[in-house]
Amino acid sequence: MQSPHEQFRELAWKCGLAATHQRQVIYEAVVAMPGHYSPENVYSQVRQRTPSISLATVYKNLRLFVEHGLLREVSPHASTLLVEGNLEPHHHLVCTRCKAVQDVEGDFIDYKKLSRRAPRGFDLTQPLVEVFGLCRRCRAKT
Amino acid sequence: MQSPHEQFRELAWKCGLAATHQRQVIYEAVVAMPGHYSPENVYSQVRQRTPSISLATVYKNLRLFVEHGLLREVSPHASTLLVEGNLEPHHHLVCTRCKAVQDVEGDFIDYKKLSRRAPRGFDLTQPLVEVFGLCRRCRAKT
DNA sequence: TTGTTAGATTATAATCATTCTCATCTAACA
DNA sequence: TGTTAGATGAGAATGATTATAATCTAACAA
Repeated sequence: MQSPHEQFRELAWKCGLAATHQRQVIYEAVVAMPGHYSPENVYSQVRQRTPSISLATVYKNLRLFVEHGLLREVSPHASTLLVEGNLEPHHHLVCTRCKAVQDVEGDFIDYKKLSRRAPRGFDLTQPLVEVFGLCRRCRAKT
Repeated sequence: MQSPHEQFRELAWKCGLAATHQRQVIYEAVVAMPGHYSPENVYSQVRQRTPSISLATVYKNLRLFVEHGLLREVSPHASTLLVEGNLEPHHHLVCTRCKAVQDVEGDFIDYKKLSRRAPRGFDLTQPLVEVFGLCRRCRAKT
Protein backbone atom coordinates (compact mmCIF):
# COMPACT_ATOMS: atom_id res chain seq x y z
CA MET A 1 0.00 0.00 0.00
CA GLN A 2 1.51 3.29 -1.11
CA SER A 3 1.05 6.57 0.71
CA PRO A 4 -1.00 9.16 -1.20
CA HIS A 5 2.24 11.06 -1.57
CA GLU A 6 4.06 8.23 -3.34
CA GLN A 7 0.91 7.34 -5.24
CA PHE A 8 0.72 10.85 -6.66
CA ARG A 9 4.38 10.97 -7.67
CA GLU A 10 3.95 7.74 -9.58
CA LEU A 11 0.75 8.90 -11.31
CA ALA A 12 2.32 12.24 -12.24
CA TRP A 13 5.33 10.50 -13.68
CA LYS A 14 3.12 8.20 -15.76
CA CYS A 15 1.25 11.22 -17.17
CA GLY A 16 4.39 13.22 -17.82
CA LEU A 17 3.36 15.93 -15.37
CA ALA A 18 5.77 17.75 -13.09
CA ALA A 19 5.20 16.68 -9.49
CA THR A 20 4.98 20.12 -7.93
CA HIS A 21 4.21 20.77 -4.30
CA GLN A 22 0.90 22.43 -5.27
CA ARG A 23 -0.24 19.47 -7.34
CA GLN A 24 0.68 17.17 -4.53
CA VAL A 25 -1.49 18.94 -1.97
CA ILE A 26 -4.40 19.43 -4.38
CA TYR A 27 -4.42 15.75 -5.23
CA GLU A 28 -4.17 14.67 -1.63
CA ALA A 29 -6.97 17.03 -0.57
CA VAL A 30 -9.42 15.35 -2.94
CA VAL A 31 -8.26 11.77 -2.47
CA ALA A 32 -7.91 11.89 1.33
CA MET A 33 -11.64 11.58 1.94
CA PRO A 34 -14.52 10.18 -0.10
CA GLY A 35 -16.82 12.94 -1.26
CA HIS A 36 -17.53 15.48 -3.98
CA TYR A 37 -15.51 18.69 -3.87
CA SER A 38 -15.74 22.05 -5.59
CA PRO A 39 -12.69 24.13 -6.51
CA GLU A 40 -13.51 26.42 -3.57
CA ASN A 41 -13.67 23.45 -1.20
CA VAL A 42 -10.29 22.28 -2.37
CA TYR A 43 -8.85 25.78 -2.27
CA SER A 44 -9.78 26.32 1.37
CA GLN A 45 -8.42 22.89 2.33
CA VAL A 46 -5.20 23.36 0.47
CA ARG A 47 -4.50 26.85 1.80
CA GLN A 48 -4.10 25.40 5.27
CA ARG A 49 -1.00 23.55 4.09
CA THR A 50 0.10 25.99 1.39
CA PRO A 51 -1.26 29.49 2.08
CA SER A 52 0.31 31.08 -1.00
CA ILE A 53 -1.52 28.85 -3.47
CA SER A 54 -3.69 30.56 -6.07
CA LEU A 55 -7.29 29.64 -6.86
CA ALA A 56 -6.36 29.60 -10.55
CA THR A 57 -3.83 26.88 -9.82
CA VAL A 58 -6.51 24.81 -8.13
CA TYR A 59 -8.82 25.16 -11.14
CA LYS A 60 -6.11 24.41 -13.63
CA ASN A 61 -4.92 21.31 -11.87
CA LEU A 62 -8.34 19.91 -11.09
CA ARG A 63 -9.11 20.11 -14.83
CA LEU A 64 -5.75 18.59 -15.63
CA PHE A 65 -6.24 15.70 -13.22
CA VAL A 66 -9.69 15.00 -14.65
CA GLU A 67 -8.28 14.99 -18.20
CA HIS A 68 -5.63 12.49 -17.18
CA GLY A 69 -8.02 10.30 -15.25
CA LEU A 70 -6.52 10.91 -11.80
CA LEU A 71 -9.85 12.36 -10.66
CA ARG A 72 -13.41 12.04 -11.90
CA GLU A 73 -15.67 14.95 -12.72
CA VAL A 74 -19.18 14.81 -11.28
CA SER A 75 -21.85 15.88 -13.82
CA PRO A 76 -19.72 16.76 -16.87
CA HIS A 77 -22.50 18.92 -18.26
CA ALA A 78 -22.86 22.04 -20.38
CA SER A 79 -22.05 25.24 -18.49
CA THR A 80 -25.44 26.79 -19.22
CA LEU A 81 -29.05 26.11 -18.35
CA LEU A 82 -30.85 23.92 -20.88
CA VAL A 83 -34.58 23.34 -21.09
CA GLU A 84 -36.79 21.10 -23.18
CA GLY A 85 -40.48 21.01 -23.96
CA ASN A 86 -40.71 17.24 -24.28
CA LEU A 87 -42.41 16.09 -21.09
CA GLU A 88 -42.76 12.46 -22.15
CA PRO A 89 -40.64 10.19 -19.95
CA HIS A 90 -37.26 9.86 -21.56
CA HIS A 91 -33.60 10.12 -20.64
CA HIS A 92 -30.45 11.77 -21.95
CA LEU A 93 -27.12 10.79 -23.36
CA VAL A 94 -24.54 13.48 -22.71
CA CYS A 95 -21.16 13.72 -24.41
CA THR A 96 -18.55 14.42 -21.76
CA ARG A 97 -16.35 16.19 -24.31
CA CYS A 98 -18.66 18.49 -26.30
CA LYS A 99 -21.61 18.34 -23.86
CA ALA A 100 -24.12 17.63 -26.64
CA VAL A 101 -27.35 16.09 -25.34
CA GLN A 102 -29.36 13.46 -27.18
CA ASP A 103 -32.63 11.89 -26.12
CA VAL A 104 -32.82 8.18 -25.45
CA GLU A 105 -35.97 6.19 -24.79
CA GLY A 106 -36.57 2.76 -23.41
CA ASP A 107 -36.53 1.27 -19.94
CA PHE A 108 -32.93 0.31 -19.36
CA ILE A 109 -33.11 1.09 -15.64
CA ASP A 110 -34.01 -1.56 -13.06
CA TYR A 111 -35.92 0.62 -10.62
CA LYS A 112 -36.27 -2.13 -8.06
CA LYS A 113 -32.52 -2.62 -7.83
CA LEU A 114 -31.96 1.10 -7.88
CA SER A 115 -34.36 1.93 -5.07
CA ARG A 116 -32.91 -0.88 -2.99
CA ARG A 117 -29.51 0.82 -3.28
CA ALA A 118 -30.71 4.38 -2.92
CA PRO A 119 -30.47 6.08 0.46
CA ARG A 120 -33.59 5.95 2.57
CA GLY A 121 -36.10 8.63 1.73
CA PHE A 122 -34.69 9.57 -1.67
CA ASP A 123 -37.64 10.26 -3.96
CA LEU A 124 -37.32 8.36 -7.24
CA THR A 125 -40.94 8.58 -8.31
CA GLN A 126 -40.14 10.54 -11.46
CA PRO A 127 -36.57 9.59 -12.16
CA LEU A 128 -34.61 11.42 -14.75
CA VAL A 129 -31.44 9.69 -15.82
CA GLU A 130 -28.44 11.02 -17.67
CA VAL A 131 -25.83 8.72 -19.12
CA PHE A 132 -22.44 10.18 -19.91
CA GLY A 133 -20.22 8.93 -22.71
CA LEU A 134 -18.51 10.11 -25.88
CA CYS A 135 -20.54 11.06 -28.93
CA ARG A 136 -19.50 9.70 -32.31
CA ARG A 137 -17.92 12.92 -33.47
CA CYS A 138 -15.77 13.42 -30.35
CA ARG A 139 -14.82 9.77 -30.32
CA ALA A 140 -13.53 10.04 -33.86
CA LYS A 141 -11.43 13.12 -33.02
CA THR A 142 -9.53 11.45 -30.18
CA MET B 1 -55.69 19.03 -30.47
CA GLN B 2 -55.05 22.50 -29.06
CA SER B 3 -52.77 25.05 -30.65
CA PRO B 4 -49.64 25.84 -28.62
CA HIS B 5 -51.21 29.23 -28.01
CA GLU B 6 -54.36 27.83 -26.40
CA GLN B 7 -52.34 25.16 -24.64
CA PHE B 8 -50.20 27.79 -22.97
CA ARG B 9 -53.16 29.90 -21.86
CA GLU B 10 -54.70 26.89 -20.21
CA LEU B 11 -51.46 25.85 -18.49
CA ALA B 12 -50.83 29.40 -17.28
CA TRP B 13 -54.35 29.61 -15.91
CA LYS B 14 -53.90 26.31 -14.05
CA CYS B 15 -50.67 27.57 -12.48
CA GLY B 16 -52.09 30.97 -11.58
CA LEU B 17 -49.63 32.76 -13.85
CA ALA B 18 -50.50 35.83 -15.91
CA ALA B 19 -50.57 34.91 -19.59
CA THR B 20 -48.37 37.68 -20.91
CA HIS B 21 -47.26 38.04 -24.49
CA GLN B 22 -43.64 37.43 -23.49
CA ARG B 23 -44.45 34.20 -21.69
CA GLN B 24 -46.48 33.07 -24.63
CA VAL B 25 -43.64 33.47 -27.12
CA ILE B 26 -41.03 32.01 -24.76
CA TYR B 27 -43.15 28.93 -24.18
CA GLU B 28 -43.89 28.48 -27.86
CA ALA B 29 -40.22 28.87 -28.80
CA VAL B 30 -39.24 25.91 -26.62
CA VAL B 31 -42.24 23.70 -27.34
CA ALA B 32 -42.39 24.30 -31.10
CA MET B 33 -39.49 21.95 -31.84
CA PRO B 34 -37.98 19.00 -30.00
CA GLY B 35 -34.55 19.83 -28.68
CA HIS B 36 -32.58 21.27 -25.80
CA TYR B 37 -32.36 25.04 -25.59
CA SER B 38 -30.27 27.52 -23.64
CA PRO B 39 -31.59 30.89 -22.47
CA GLU B 40 -29.53 32.53 -25.24
CA ASN B 41 -31.06 30.20 -27.86
CA VAL B 42 -34.55 31.09 -26.68
CA TYR B 43 -33.69 34.79 -26.48
CA SER B 44 -32.55 34.97 -30.10
CA GLN B 45 -35.61 33.01 -31.28
CA VAL B 46 -38.01 35.13 -29.31
CA ARG B 47 -36.54 38.47 -30.35
CA GLN B 48 -37.62 37.78 -33.91
CA ARG B 49 -41.24 37.96 -32.80
CA THR B 50 -40.81 40.38 -29.88
CA PRO B 51 -37.67 42.50 -30.35
CA SER B 52 -38.11 44.46 -27.13
CA ILE B 53 -37.94 41.40 -24.87
CA SER B 54 -35.22 41.33 -22.22
CA LEU B 55 -32.82 38.45 -21.59
CA ALA B 56 -33.70 38.67 -17.89
CA THR B 57 -37.32 37.97 -18.75
CA VAL B 58 -36.27 34.87 -20.65
CA TYR B 59 -34.23 33.59 -17.69
CA LYS B 60 -36.95 34.34 -15.17
CA ASN B 61 -39.67 32.65 -17.14
CA LEU B 62 -37.68 29.60 -18.11
CA ARG B 63 -37.02 29.02 -14.39
CA LEU B 64 -40.66 29.66 -13.63
CA PHE B 65 -41.86 27.21 -16.27
CA VAL B 66 -39.48 24.55 -14.99
CA GLU B 67 -40.73 25.07 -11.42
CA HIS B 68 -44.31 24.65 -12.55
CA GLY B 69 -43.57 21.64 -14.71
CA LEU B 70 -44.37 23.27 -18.05
CA LEU B 71 -40.80 22.62 -19.17
CA ARG B 72 -38.11 20.21 -18.06
CA GLU B 73 -34.60 21.20 -17.08
CA VAL B 74 -31.81 19.19 -18.62
CA SER B 75 -29.09 18.29 -16.06
CA PRO B 76 -30.40 19.97 -12.89
CA HIS B 77 -26.92 19.97 -11.40
CA ALA B 78 -24.85 22.13 -9.07
CA SER B 79 -23.64 25.33 -10.68
CA THR B 80 -20.02 24.59 -9.94
CA LEU B 81 -17.41 22.04 -10.95
CA LEU B 82 -17.28 19.02 -8.64
CA VAL B 83 -14.57 16.38 -8.56
CA GLU B 84 -14.13 13.13 -6.70
CA GLY B 85 -11.19 10.86 -6.04
CA ASN B 86 -13.18 7.64 -6.00
CA LEU B 87 -12.37 5.97 -9.32
CA GLU B 88 -14.21 2.72 -8.57
CA PRO B 89 -17.19 2.28 -10.90
CA HIS B 90 -20.20 3.86 -9.24
CA HIS B 91 -23.01 6.24 -10.03
CA HIS B 92 -24.64 9.30 -8.52
CA LEU B 93 -27.96 10.31 -7.10
CA VAL B 94 -28.50 14.06 -7.47
CA CYS B 95 -31.16 16.07 -5.67
CA THR B 96 -32.81 18.37 -8.18
CA ARG B 97 -33.64 20.86 -5.44
CA CYS B 98 -30.48 21.22 -3.32
CA LYS B 99 -28.08 19.59 -5.84
CA ALA B 100 -26.53 17.33 -3.21
CA VAL B 101 -24.76 14.33 -4.72
CA GLN B 102 -24.69 10.87 -3.15
CA ASP B 103 -22.91 7.80 -4.42
CA VAL B 104 -24.88 4.74 -5.40
CA GLU B 105 -23.46 1.35 -6.29
CA GLY B 106 -24.93 -1.66 -7.97
CA ASP B 107 -25.74 -2.60 -11.54
CA PHE B 108 -29.20 -1.23 -12.11
CA ILE B 109 -28.49 -0.38 -15.76
CA ASP B 110 -29.22 -2.83 -18.55
CA TYR B 111 -26.34 -1.96 -20.85
CA LYS B 112 -27.59 -4.20 -23.65
CA LYS B 113 -30.92 -2.40 -23.83
CA LEU B 114 -29.22 0.95 -23.46
CA SER B 115 -26.71 0.44 -26.24
CA ARG B 116 -29.47 -0.82 -28.51
CA ARG B 117 -31.26 2.50 -28.00
CA ALA B 118 -28.21 4.73 -28.08
CA PRO B 119 -27.36 6.53 -31.32
CA ARG B 120 -24.84 4.79 -33.53
CA GLY B 121 -21.26 5.45 -32.52
CA PHE B 122 -21.95 6.74 -29.02
CA ASP B 123 -19.19 5.41 -26.76
CA LEU B 124 -20.64 3.77 -23.65
CA THR B 125 -17.57 1.77 -22.66
CA GLN B 126 -17.21 3.54 -19.32
CA PRO B 127 -20.67 4.80 -18.63
CA LEU B 128 -21.29 7.20 -15.82
CA VAL B 129 -24.90 7.53 -14.81
CA GLU B 130 -26.62 10.21 -12.78
CA VAL B 131 -30.12 9.72 -11.47
CA PHE B 132 -32.05 12.82 -10.48
CA GLY B 133 -34.68 12.88 -7.74
CA LEU B 134 -35.45 14.56 -4.43
CA CYS B 135 -33.34 13.89 -1.35
CA ARG B 136 -35.06 13.13 1.91
CA ARG B 137 -34.52 16.55 3.38
CA CYS B 138 -35.89 18.46 0.36
CA ARG B 139 -38.77 16.05 0.04
CA ALA B 140 -39.76 16.74 3.66
CA LYS B 141 -39.67 20.50 3.10
CA THR B 142 -42.09 20.51 0.15
C1' DT C 1 -65.76 49.63 -20.51
C1' DT C 2 -62.78 51.58 -17.10
C1' DG C 3 -60.03 51.85 -12.76
C1' DT C 4 -57.15 49.55 -9.65
C1' DT C 5 -53.42 46.87 -8.40
C1' DA C 6 -50.54 42.83 -7.90
C1' DG C 7 -47.53 41.03 -10.51
C1' DA C 8 -44.60 41.32 -14.94
C1' DT C 9 -41.19 43.55 -17.82
C1' DT C 10 -37.18 46.26 -18.93
C1' DA C 11 -32.45 48.08 -18.77
C1' DT C 12 -28.72 47.89 -16.29
C1' DA C 13 -25.81 46.94 -12.45
C1' DA C 14 -24.08 43.36 -9.66
C1' DT C 15 -22.56 38.73 -8.65
C1' DC C 16 -20.46 34.32 -9.14
C1' DA C 17 -17.71 30.81 -11.27
C1' DT C 18 -14.19 30.26 -14.31
C1' DT C 19 -10.45 31.40 -17.52
C1' DC C 20 -6.80 34.34 -19.26
C1' DT C 21 -2.47 37.07 -19.10
C1' DC C 22 1.99 37.55 -18.15
C1' DA C 23 5.76 38.21 -15.03
C1' DT C 24 8.10 35.15 -11.99
C1' DC C 25 9.47 30.72 -10.32
C1' DT C 26 10.94 25.72 -10.16
C1' DA C 27 11.12 20.59 -11.30
C1' DA C 28 13.56 17.82 -14.21
C1' DC C 29 17.19 16.68 -16.98
C1' DA C 30 21.82 17.23 -18.85
C1' DT D 1 24.86 23.01 -10.88
C1' DG D 2 22.87 25.37 -15.05
C1' DT D 3 19.32 25.46 -18.34
C1' DT D 4 14.73 25.57 -19.75
C1' DA D 5 10.08 23.98 -20.54
C1' DG D 6 6.54 24.06 -18.02
C1' DA D 7 4.12 25.66 -13.57
C1' DT D 8 2.59 29.23 -10.47
C1' DG D 9 0.48 33.58 -8.64
C1' DA D 10 -2.05 37.95 -8.77
C1' DG D 11 -5.29 40.14 -10.75
C1' DA D 12 -7.91 41.35 -14.93
C1' DA D 13 -11.30 39.59 -18.09
C1' DT D 14 -15.13 36.77 -19.47
C1' DG D 15 -19.57 34.52 -19.50
C1' DA D 16 -23.66 33.04 -17.28
C1' DT D 17 -26.98 34.35 -14.19
C1' DT D 18 -29.45 37.17 -10.72
C1' DA D 19 -30.78 41.52 -8.41
C1' DT D 20 -32.63 46.25 -8.54
C1' DA D 21 -35.90 49.59 -9.28
C1' DA D 22 -38.65 52.24 -12.36
C1' DT D 23 -42.30 51.42 -15.60
C1' DC D 24 -45.95 48.75 -17.58
C1' DT D 25 -49.99 45.53 -18.09
C1' DA D 26 -53.15 41.40 -17.30
C1' DA D 27 -56.81 40.37 -14.53
C1' DC D 28 -60.49 41.37 -11.76
C1' DA D 29 -64.24 44.17 -10.02
C1' DA D 30 -67.43 47.94 -10.41
